[in-house]
Amino acid sequence: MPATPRRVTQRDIARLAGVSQATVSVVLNNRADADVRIAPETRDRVLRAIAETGYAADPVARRLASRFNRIIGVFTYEPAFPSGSRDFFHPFLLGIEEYAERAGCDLLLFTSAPVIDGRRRIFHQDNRLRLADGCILLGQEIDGSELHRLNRDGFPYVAVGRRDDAGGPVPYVGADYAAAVRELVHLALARGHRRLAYLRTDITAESSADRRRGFAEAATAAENARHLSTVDRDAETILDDLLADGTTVAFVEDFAFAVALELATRRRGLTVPGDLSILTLGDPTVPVPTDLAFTGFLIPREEMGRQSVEVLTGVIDGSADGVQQRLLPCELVEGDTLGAP
Amino acid sequence: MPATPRRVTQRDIARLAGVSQATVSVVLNNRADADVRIAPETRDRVLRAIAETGYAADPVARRLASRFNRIIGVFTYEPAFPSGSRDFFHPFLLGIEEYAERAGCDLLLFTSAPVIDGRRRIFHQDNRLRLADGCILLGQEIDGSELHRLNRDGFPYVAVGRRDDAGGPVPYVGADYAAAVRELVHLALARGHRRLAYLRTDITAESSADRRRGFAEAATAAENARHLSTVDRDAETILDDLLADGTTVAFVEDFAFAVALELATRRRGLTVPGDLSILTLGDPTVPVPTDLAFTGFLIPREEMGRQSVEVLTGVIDGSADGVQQRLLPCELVEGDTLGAP
DNA sequence: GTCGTAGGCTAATACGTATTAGCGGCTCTC
DNA sequence: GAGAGCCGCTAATACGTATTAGCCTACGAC
Repeated sequence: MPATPRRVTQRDIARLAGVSQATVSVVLNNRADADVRIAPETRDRVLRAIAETGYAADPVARRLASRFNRIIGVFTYEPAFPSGSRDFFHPFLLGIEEYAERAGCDLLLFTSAPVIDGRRRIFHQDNRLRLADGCILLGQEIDGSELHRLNRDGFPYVAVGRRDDAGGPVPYVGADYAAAVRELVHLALARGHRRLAYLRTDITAESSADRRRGFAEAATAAENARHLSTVDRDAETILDDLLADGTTVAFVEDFAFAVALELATRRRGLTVPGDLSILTLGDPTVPVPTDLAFTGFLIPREEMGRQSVEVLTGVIDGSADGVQQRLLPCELVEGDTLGAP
Repeated sequence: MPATPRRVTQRDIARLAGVSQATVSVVLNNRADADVRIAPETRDRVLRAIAETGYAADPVARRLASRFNRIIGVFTYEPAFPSGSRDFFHPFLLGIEEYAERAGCDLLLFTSAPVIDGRRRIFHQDNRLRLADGCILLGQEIDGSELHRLNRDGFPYVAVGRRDDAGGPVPYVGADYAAAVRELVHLALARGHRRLAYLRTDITAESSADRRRGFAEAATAAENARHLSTVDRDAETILDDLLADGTTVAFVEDFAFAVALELATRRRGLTVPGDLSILTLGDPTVPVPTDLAFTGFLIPREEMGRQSVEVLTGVIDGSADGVQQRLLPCELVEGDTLGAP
């Protein structure tokens, strides 16, 4: 078997066209500066040689020499498998891919990042971040120390989802959970609800904190607004708790728990929303089997993906000034699970 | 705003440790050859300097100097949007990502490839193929001329799905549709069916050709085995056709058409599989609304993804010899739509 | 004392491109 | 006819790493 023929380089083109390698580079990059000029017929000779050989510049060498590569790195924090969490990323990736295509960028998925102490790490011996011009961070919980490092190194990046400062403000494109939850609370109050409960998970990420803040801010007008943790408790006992307290509407962080709660309510001969209103705080990331249209809101995941690429490309080419932080509105879903108390 | 601090290079490490850049490189690559030896204490000094600075090698420079990059390119032929076809790729990507992670490779999605004449092109002015060590081709119809070019250039690649020769044999990991369809035909014959019909689409890809070949090969034992095109015809007229001819079992290429055909049958007061057996030739790529469990087979998409990476890495590092062509078996689905004639 | 040898390291170069200083020749000006 | 200015191009260098030929020292053998 013959060794792979050495690939065509600018030197080869130069030889063919009877010019220097520098000239080839200049022609390729269409430089029309005043300080480097190429006669039309020379340019033609070069272009003809390029066409003949099917030459295409080596993107690696190009990147080494100049600054940019038109590659956007995508780093997914949670391990992509089992496939449940893969679906979590899917809508984001859809948006990311769409905008990347429009922007003429390739996407580099950092699947090689090793899992250390149960989570993926960007920074490790032999990290390959610099293959990309910048990078998009996906994941519910993102390690603050890695954000610190990114900030320190001045590496362009954008987080999908709001992030607290980490050695400086963090550029992000997130969803405005606080506003969405506030709206839901106002809706419930308008319907006459006065005794509310917020059913929380043990997630400490900003996304959850924002929802809780939104609830706390808007629920001041209520007669009673409690936080209940659903961790290690089943729907039955939570339901007992709610009924005992006269709660008429539950704001449920975990979509699957909302489904379970509705089921428990029905099993007890009660109805939703007749006896209890149940609101969800974002569409589920994994398919949850239910026929019910829950009242709640939708997270604009695709749009977050799109805009994260938009922001990142702006940061990379320097056209964006200041730290970019965007919160996109969530879309309210009317649904069937909010009634009168 | 201060310009980004120049990144740490091997030269910096060398200065810190009081050695030459070459020594740093040698230490980094853990070379224990006889012709390059480093004293333990020198090695330690270097490693300490690396740890202090958090140095990580620039993958771009590394790629330029040596040969490999541990990047696997992924090229999706059909435009990824609208999202229908995106879902088509999802199971493949799942498998690809899984194996790439295991192999310590990153994935590069060539989203920048331009669409020319309605389809994406690998080769174009400024193609960026060489960013990757090799590449995986996804798509129902892959342009033969591009395969030619890949073969000619000796660029490592693997197609997902069997491909006809293109200036030489094409490495692939496909599904054995011919065998799966043959099995289905045998199943039908064993049940007593003698008048079969194959309902084809207008797809000319190898995947469809293989199914048709499988049908033709196994159906020789039948009394009557016809091919019918479903293009531009609705389920009603096709059903007329089938019944008029005494056909008792239909092999349907297009899953959605199978659903429509079943519906049409039922509407006419007939039953499946009582009056007509309907077999599908692969699980649908887009979600099709039906409660029915069709008899047919499953395409091992995830496994195809996994093995394509396995094959490709073998080709790249030279451990695979000869052209790699693999056909994976499909899993038969018993289902409820095959009965006695 | 001379030669051989092995260990430990470095200088030099290659990879393929982008960039820039500057060279030689020409025309124009007065 | 000498300087100024422009045109068209090239030589040289940088980017950060991997590789290899070979240098220097020390040590042992005879």
